[in-house]
Amino acid sequence: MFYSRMLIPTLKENPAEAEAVSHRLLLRAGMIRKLASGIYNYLPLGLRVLRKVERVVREEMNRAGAQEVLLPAVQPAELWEESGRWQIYGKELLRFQDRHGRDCCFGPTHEEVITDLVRREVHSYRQLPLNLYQIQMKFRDEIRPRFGLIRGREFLMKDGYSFHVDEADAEACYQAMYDAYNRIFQRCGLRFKVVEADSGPIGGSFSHEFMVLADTGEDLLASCLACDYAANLEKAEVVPAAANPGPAAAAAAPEAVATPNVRTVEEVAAFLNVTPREIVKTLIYETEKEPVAVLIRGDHEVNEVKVKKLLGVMDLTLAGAGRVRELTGAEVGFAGPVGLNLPIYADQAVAALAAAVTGANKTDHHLVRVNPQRDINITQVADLRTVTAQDPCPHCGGCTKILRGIEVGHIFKLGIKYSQALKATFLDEAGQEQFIFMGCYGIGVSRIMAAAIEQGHDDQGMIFPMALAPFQVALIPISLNDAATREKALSLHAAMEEAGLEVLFDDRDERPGVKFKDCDLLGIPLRVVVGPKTLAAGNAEVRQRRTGETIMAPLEELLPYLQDRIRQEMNEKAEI
RNA sequence: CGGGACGUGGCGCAGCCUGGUCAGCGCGCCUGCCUUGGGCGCAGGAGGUCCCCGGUUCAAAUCCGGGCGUCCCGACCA
Repeated sequence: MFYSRMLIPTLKENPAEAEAVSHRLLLRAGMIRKLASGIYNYLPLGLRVLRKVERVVREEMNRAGAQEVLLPAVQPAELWEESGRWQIYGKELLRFQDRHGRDCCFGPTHEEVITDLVRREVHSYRQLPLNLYQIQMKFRDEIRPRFGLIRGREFLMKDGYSFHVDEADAEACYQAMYDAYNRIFQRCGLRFKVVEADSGPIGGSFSHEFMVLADTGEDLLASCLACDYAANLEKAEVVPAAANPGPAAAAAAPEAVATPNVRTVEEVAAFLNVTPREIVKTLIYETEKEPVAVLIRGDHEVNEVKVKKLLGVMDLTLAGAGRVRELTGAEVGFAGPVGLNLPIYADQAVAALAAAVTGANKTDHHLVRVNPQRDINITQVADLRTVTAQDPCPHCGGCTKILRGIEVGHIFKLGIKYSQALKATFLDEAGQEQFIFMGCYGIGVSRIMAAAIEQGHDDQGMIFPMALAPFQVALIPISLNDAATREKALSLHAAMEEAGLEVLFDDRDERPGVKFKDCDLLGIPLRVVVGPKTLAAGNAEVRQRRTGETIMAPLEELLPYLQDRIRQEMNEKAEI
């Protein structure tokens, strides 16, 4: 491929709008351009990378026995009403009407469509199992699109759905997808971690996320240093402290003390000369059902995902100052659980306290010596806080650390949630009608492209693994005006293409420095430079983008050498 | 939707506070010469409704009001 004929509008300077490395470099390398917030054009070079990711995904999905389909991007509202999600999906679902005034949406995911397809076509256990996937643009009207391709509104996703006669078969498929995903991310050269995850609004019983480790990641995960336990922080369980003091023996009754204008945990701790772990935060939440109070120790953070799950609610928002006053009789900062007439959910660490400080439900006052078990009318004690790096691993008790990651894959066991809603059934061997068991498996294809750059770059530009690079080899002639060099370079280029190498021939009338800079920026793994001097000696220079290692290869050995390197690097895995 | 920042040739920015030769700089682009191993040099040139609408004023990129858009920090997710 001739560089001069491709649209590769590289930028010398960083675009002001890009913060994240991958976003910056994708723009600078001329791979993407923004059309609107969270919506991007893929230029030729960017599309090549995207196609490489797709290719890996396709090969592994097919190998695992899945079949590719292509479902519509635009979906009728009826299906979503049938599953109940037209109501609950919220503003993220892009809704519109066609010319007849029929409600439609742009698909953010395809459970309804695929289930509808399968319920029409599958009627017998003999037709199961079935594993179908597609690679397609999704649209989710994200609250805040961010970091270029990492959180776009329109993005390329591989979504797969499997259908089974029973749970055991669904589980086997889940495992097969788990394995396929591991292979996919390995082949993409990513350093990643598989974590236990919350299944979220897509629903289902349990799930795993595949996280690419990166400091810029939006997700936090807890990872055990000793065993292979890892979980999304939203999900990571807290093991209750071993010793539970229970009701303290004959401690004195709670007492109100004046704490004028002392609201935050830090202020209370300083004012009363206690540590944050002796303080109980009382958080008043509104839900779509009733308001509730959640009790968390002063040095801990609530985990709203856990609270939502416990309460079985979709909406959970901290009550505003006015509501807090209404419900507790005090200003924000002085709410307390003693005598509070709301359902009270206490974190297990709160229940274990013997004498705590809480708000007094009276402005400018707190209670001391509160014994939660004795003094608070607790509705339920549960694990409601977010783990910290100090918490032990729930599996082996080992030490944990908190890491950042970019979610690139998510697999769910759906059970019969959708088959039930959409009445997707089959007849079993006994002629009995049964709901189909389902699984669902997603991969953020465009996100992988960005994640690979987050992990693979230096101050000169991108560093792609061979499997994802837009080209395998860059061929740079030094003095194209020199007829002999020109001729030799052209024939070398032709020979490389003939040999099946993906080569980008920089035939531009530019100085060498410009070509080197662009070549580094684009992240092409191998660079071959030929000039009058090297050619006269019968050599070409080969440089590896990743290591900078440079060798001189005799021209007659060049092709086999390159082919060998490419073969080798295609199979390399990132070190985790 | 809360909090912060921003909007000036294709890109990065200055000018705005203190209205008036301020429409300017660097990069990129075009032409010519020169140069050819890390974004070279010289000369000439093209290109802008200063985000939009309204107001104040003799006069607005600059001050005021209202929109729109973008980015960053928090609640959503591949």
